[in-house]
This record gives sequence, C-alpha cells and structure tokens, in this order.
Amino acid sequence: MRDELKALREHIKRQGLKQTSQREAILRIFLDLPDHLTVDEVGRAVQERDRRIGLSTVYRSLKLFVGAGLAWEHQFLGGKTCFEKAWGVAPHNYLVCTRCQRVEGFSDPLVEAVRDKVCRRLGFAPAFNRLEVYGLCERCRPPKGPEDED
Amino acid sequence: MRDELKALREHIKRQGLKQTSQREAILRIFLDLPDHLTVDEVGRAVQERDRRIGLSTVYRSLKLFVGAGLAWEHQFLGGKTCFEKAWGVAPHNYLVCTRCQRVEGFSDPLVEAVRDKVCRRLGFAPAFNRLEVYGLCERCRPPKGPEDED
DNA sequence: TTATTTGCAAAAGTTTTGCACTGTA
DNA sequence: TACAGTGCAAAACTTTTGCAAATAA
Repeated sequence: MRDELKALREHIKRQGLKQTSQREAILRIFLDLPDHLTVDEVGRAVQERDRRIGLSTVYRSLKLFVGAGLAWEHQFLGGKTCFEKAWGVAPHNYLVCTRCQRVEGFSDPLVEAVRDKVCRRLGFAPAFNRLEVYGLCERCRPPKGPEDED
Repeated sequence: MRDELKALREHIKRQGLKQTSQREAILRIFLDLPDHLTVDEVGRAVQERDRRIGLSTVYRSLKLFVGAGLAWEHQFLGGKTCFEKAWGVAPHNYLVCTRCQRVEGFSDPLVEAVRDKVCRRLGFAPAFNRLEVYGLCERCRPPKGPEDED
C-alpha cells in the first residue's frame, strides 16, 4: 500500500474521522496527476473514473489532504488555487515560467539562511516561507547566441 | 500634483485611453489608504467619498493602476486579492504575521543574489520574484525570557 | 446505533461583462 | 462626432453550506 494512503488512514484515525472509499479514490487519483492542478481539474479527473463522486467531496478531500500533510495549496500569480503533492517532500520554492505556465519546485538552504538573517534584523519569528521566481524556463528562454554569453 | 497622478496621466495618454475624474479620484483615495486592502475595501472607501462611483469602475481602475506600475496585486495565503502602492518602491518581499495578519514589506539584495545563484544552476531566466515569510511579527511573538535567549 | 460523510442543489462571495448612457478628446 | 469609460444589473466563476440519504465505526 502506498505510504500516502497509510498516512491518510492514520490521520483519519487520529482525528476520529471516517475512512471512506471516496477519500481514498480521490487521493489515489490526485497522486497520479501532475502537480499544480486546480480543484476543478482534479475533480474532472475524479469524475472520469467515478462520476458519482461530487465536486464538493473533492473540495473537502483536498482540504483534508492539506491537513494531513499530503498536499500543499498554492496561489501563484493569476490567483487560481492549485494543489501539489507534499508527502516526503521538503517544503520548497518555485520557478514559475510566465510563458508555458509550468511550475518547478526547488530547495536551497540559502533561501532559509537569507530569510533567517532578514528576520533576525527585523524582529520577526519565521515559521515558513515561499520564494516564487517568475521568468522563463530553460525550454522557453531564447537560445543563447555566443554574443550574449555572460 | 502628485507624481503618481502624473504617471497615471502619462500612461493613459501613451495607451490612447481617456482621463476621467473617476480614475483620478480612485487613485487619490487608493494612495491615502493603507496597503494590502481588498478591492472591496478600496471600493467602500471610494463610495464613502463619492457614492456614484460603481464597484466595477474600482475593479477596472485598480487593474489599470497595476498596468501603469502604480500598484501591485497580491494574493497571500488565504487567497484574498489585495493591492499595494508600487510607485517609487522597489518590488520587494513580505513578512506576513499569521496572528495579526499585518504585512510588512522589506528589501534585501541577498534575496536576489540567492535567486540568481539558483536560477543559474537550473537554467531559469528570472524576471521578478517574491519571497513571502509567514510567522509572528515583533508585536505578536511571545516576549523573550532570558532563558530562551539564543 | 449514531455520528460522520456524501451528493445535490442552493447560497455566498468575488470578479467580469453586456448594454445604454455619459463624457473625453 | 466618435469612441472609450461608466454604472448598473446580470452573468460567470469559485467555493461553501444545508440537508436528506448513505455509510463507517
């Protein structure tokens, strides 16, 4: 059984909630989809496999997954809420391509180092952070001619 | 005349749009309000001064200001769209207090230095970025006892 | 048994749009 | 005069909620 499913069941037991086939079906589908899809996109994938599952259950389940540490909720520029798998992944930072809209996550301890330095200076107690970098990804940026080599 | 108003008029002329009293009234009110208010909050302030200005005009104007470089649009965690004055201010990063909800902006070239380092490594061409740090601000963090001094 | 969950439909909240009218250039 | 902008109301979205029926514990 997938670790994520185990984690969901544990979370559900711990919280005194109930294990249901819908929650597990939605989790399985969510795990197989690409990251950063909207609720609507996840919902459509769910209903392709089982049309009896309602969209409100998808909303409720995705929120449950966030609470269980299985998903993160994001809003990049443009304001659409989207979800990302979180299990076994360190919270990270994002490169968002403004051309192809792809989002790539990355981690670098330097980000947290800078964060801590700034927070110490400003008397702020950081809990978590996100760095979003917008620009052109490797595929979308113009190929480098020898003359604009830096 | 305020620089922001001049900038708006220039933007309007450049784009072949039309200068209207509503746009200028909304800009003046927006500039006098605190940052990070929602459209609705700005709209309410506008209608206190002139109840004939419709909410759709506020929406349309705020978008215009963003295009003119006079405002930035944000969506912090929680998903509410809010606006910040942008004129003469370097795009910056944010400390968001998860207790009192206050947002404080800061700039630190180290953030961009880290960004550039990571982007070089990953082949990404950065255009702009935002670092959001969530935690407790100076006022909300528990007072430091001598024993948890670090 | 009994409390939670579900699906549906309705409601609520936010943002956009169609349209006749107004006002700028 | 011509056309962009405005205000209003309606429409379009997204997300939440009330409720009766279904279901897990």
